[in-house]
Amino acid sequence: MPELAEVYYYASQWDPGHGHPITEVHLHPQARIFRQLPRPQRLIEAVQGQPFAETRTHGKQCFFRFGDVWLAGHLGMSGHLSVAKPTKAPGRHDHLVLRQAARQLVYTDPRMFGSWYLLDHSAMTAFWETLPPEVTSPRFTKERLHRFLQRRTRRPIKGTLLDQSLFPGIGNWMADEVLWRCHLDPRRPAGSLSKEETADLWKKLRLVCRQAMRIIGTSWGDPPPKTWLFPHRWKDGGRCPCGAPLVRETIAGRTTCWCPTCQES
DNA sequence: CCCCATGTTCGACA
DNA sequence: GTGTCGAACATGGG
Repeated sequence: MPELAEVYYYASQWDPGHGHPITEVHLHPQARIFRQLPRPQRLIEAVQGQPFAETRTHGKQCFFRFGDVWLAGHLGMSGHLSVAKPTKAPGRHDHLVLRQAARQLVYTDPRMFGSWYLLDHSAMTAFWETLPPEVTSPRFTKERLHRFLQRRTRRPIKGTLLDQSLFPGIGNWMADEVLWRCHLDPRRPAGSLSKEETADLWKKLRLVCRQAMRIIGTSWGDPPPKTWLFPHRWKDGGRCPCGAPLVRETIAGRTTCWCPTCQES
C-alpha cells in the first residue's frame, strides 16, 4: 500500500500512544513479517514495560522507540497501522499488537510482505547515517541525481525512480506522477535525459514529495487535487486532464500509467 | 477459473 | 563488481 506520505500517515496513527508504557505484546512468531527477526520473542522482551517515546520515518521505513530500543518496520504492499480499543480481539491479519492501558497499537498485513526488526538505541545514530538522503533533503542535489541517471544507461526512467537507494519513499504512483509532470515518457532510458530534463526531474521530484507529505501525510481524507495525475489513474478509461485517454502498460515490471500526448518521447 | 494489486529480494545473465 | 530483468513471496478483490 504505502509510499512516502502514506507511510508517514500510518506511522502517525500510533501517536496517541506516545508517553505510555507497553503492558503486553501479542504477535504471531511464525508470521513472515518477522523474517528479519530470528527470535521474535526478543521483541516482547525488549518492548514490554517500556514507554513509547518517539516516532520517525525515512522513505517507506518507520521507526518507533520504546525506551532504549527502536522497533523498525516496513509496511510492504499491504501493511497498515491503526489504534484499537484495549479490549478488541486481534484480527486474522493483525500480526503485531502492542497493548497499552488505554489502547492497542496494531499492525495489520494480509500479504505479509512487510518486515519488522529491532535496533539498539546506541546503534541508531550510525544506522541513520547510512540511509540515503531523502528527496526533499539538501543532500539530494541535482548533481547527485545526474550521476545516478548516467549510470542507469539502459534502465527505463520509470524503473529507476523506484530504486529506494536513490529515491527513498518513491513508489509506483509517485513515480508516474513525477514523470507525468515532467512530460517524460516512462520508457525513456534514465541515461538519455538531457541536462535540462534532469534539472526539471529534480524539481518535480521534490515538489511531488513535498505536496504529497502536505496533503496526504497529514489528512488523508482530503480529495487529491484534480491537477494531479493521481485521481485519474485508477479507473479503466481514465483521462488525462488534457483530455487524452491514459495508457496503462507494464514497464520495468510494474503497471505504469501515462498520457501518450503529454509524455511523448 | 482468470487477472490484478501503492514492494522488495534473489538468482541468472550480459 | 555493475547493471538489468523476471520470478517469487501470500492474500484478497474484481
